[in-house]
Amino acid sequence: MSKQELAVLGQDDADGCCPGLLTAPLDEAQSIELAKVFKALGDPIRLRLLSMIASRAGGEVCVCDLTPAFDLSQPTISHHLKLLRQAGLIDCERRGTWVYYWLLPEMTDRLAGILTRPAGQLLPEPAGTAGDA
Amino acid sequence: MSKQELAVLGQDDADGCCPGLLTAPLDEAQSIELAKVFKALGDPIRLRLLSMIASRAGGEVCVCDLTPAFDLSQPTISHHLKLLRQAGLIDCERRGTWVYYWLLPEMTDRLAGILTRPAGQLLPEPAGTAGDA
DNA sequence: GGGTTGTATCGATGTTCTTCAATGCAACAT
DNA sequence: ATGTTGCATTGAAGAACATCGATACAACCC
Repeated sequence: MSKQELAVLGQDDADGCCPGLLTAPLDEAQSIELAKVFKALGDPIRLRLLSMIASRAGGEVCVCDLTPAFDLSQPTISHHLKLLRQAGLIDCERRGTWVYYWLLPEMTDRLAGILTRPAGQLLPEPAGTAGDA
Repeated sequence: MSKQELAVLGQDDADGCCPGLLTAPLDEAQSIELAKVFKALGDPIRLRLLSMIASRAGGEVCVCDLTPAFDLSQPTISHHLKLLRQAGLIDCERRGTWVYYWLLPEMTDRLAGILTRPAGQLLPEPAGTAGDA
């Protein structure tokens, strides 16, 4: 119950590090892999689970602390945790009776990099758009 | 700001700027708003559309350049563009016969910030996890 | 005006997702 | 061994989504 199939986005570094979403058109295979991760983040319950796990001081959270924080059944929480794990965002380990989850910061770092545009690449913003006013 | 209904995530700055996903548990309302944006990114077609728009030199793309790049019907592409626009990721304007889309970097910047953990906050990584090996 | 082209909207359809109750499995307690 | 507790898996029901063809609307051309 540990290392998942998170081969996701592994080839980015081979290209020279972080081709990014904003600098060049994504090819089809990359977009499929990346969409899986964003889809995992595209649910309010999973976002709250992830933030509860990531912001935990000790770096890990017992499922027994997560489940009662929601108005959902235990199998539903377990299902959402599984999706986050399959996306490579978290991992878990059983220790005795309890199972502990923790963040895999590699993935969130990679997403942050993908969403960050290179300095100096400011868009011309054709029409009356979002400057800052 | 612009002309959309992107009240999304607007209250973050009021709290002091970017509480982040990784530093404190997200409250329910924030998670719902944020999930809408990530859900918009959770589809390969929309990711490719966004990257084609964002990486365009002039800063904007004509729909007539986007549609033929996919093996999908024109209404389907139009639908995906609408979802990206409703998420606050892009905006558009009609100029004569054609419609042009461009990136709203405020939203991608905000997502990048949300996924970036404060420097120095390194997790203990309790067990033998997915380092690389 | 009438015809043509570019894009958005509408309805319908098949697929995927969220959720639950029921059940299974692992570890502990007695 | 037997019962109990914590968590995962299974199977099913309803909601949400992606996609299409048909159609509507906007702007241009003649």
